[in-house]
Amino acid sequence: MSTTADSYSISELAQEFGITTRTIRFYEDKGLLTPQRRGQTRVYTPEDRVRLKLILRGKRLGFSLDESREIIDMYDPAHGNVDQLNRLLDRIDAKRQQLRQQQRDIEKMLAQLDEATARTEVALKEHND
Amino acid sequence: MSTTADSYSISELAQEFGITTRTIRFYEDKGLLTPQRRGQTRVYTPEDRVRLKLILRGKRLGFSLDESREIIDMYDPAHGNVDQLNRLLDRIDAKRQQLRQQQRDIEKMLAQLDEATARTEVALKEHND
DNA sequence: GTTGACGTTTACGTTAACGTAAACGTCAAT
DNA sequence: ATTGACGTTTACGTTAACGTAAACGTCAAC
Repeated sequence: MSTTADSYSISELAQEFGITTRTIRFYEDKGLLTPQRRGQTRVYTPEDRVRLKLILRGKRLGFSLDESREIIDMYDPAHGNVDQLNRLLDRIDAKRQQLRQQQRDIEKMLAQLDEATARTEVALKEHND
Repeated sequence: MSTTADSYSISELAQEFGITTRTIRFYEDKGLLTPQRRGQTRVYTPEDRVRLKLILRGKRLGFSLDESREIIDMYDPAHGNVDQLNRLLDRIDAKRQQLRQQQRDIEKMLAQLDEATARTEVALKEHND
């Protein structure tokens, strides 16, 4: 008895991730998802679900759908000649650099927020006079 | 002899940050920057430059201009009554949560990229047969 | 005196990522 | 047999964040 469902409806996914079915269909339109069909109805596999998860993760990081697609494609079976594989390695590295930059940006912003909190708390204390 | 300029032209800032003057004027239109004028020409102070820096940092993290504005406003002199200050603390905390989520997302993506690199290198080795 | 580099305003155009609505099919429940 | 929950397609609308172009002013340089 496994706890992993092996298929999902569009509304199940929509609810789980807090998005609309319109959004999911839109992602399909853009080629980010390719669910199967039971008749006319879309049926999503666990792999589809993972891809959706990756897309939304990208979104939270401010990635465009094209960027998310690129990242997802990086993960799947490496296809192509030596030249293409090397270019892939370069693109992966570029993304790594970008993510590291984001890490630095977050650190600075968090520090900034700490200062903001401190200032605000001071202002609050001054209200007690 | 200080190395800190005390004013910048619009094209200086544009070049330094790799954006267009159109973008800078757009930010002003949206109320994110309020440079002074020498006649009709915009003159930017170091503070303006910092604000611009913060905006672009936000951009790299996928923040909208409104979100960046909010963050910037969090930093400046706390104005308002106790109620407003408390709501400010809440908003600061919410941003902190969001940034922490982004940190987690980045960690996972970096791990994913490491896997991708490994897979690709394997595929490259297999080309040497 | 005109060319070039820089600045300005005004305004229409563009792209991404959906929202929203219409019009319809399907199937279980009342 | 109709209501309701779910699914579908098609298509027009919307917002953010600029790009692009036109039309103009200013000032130093040739």
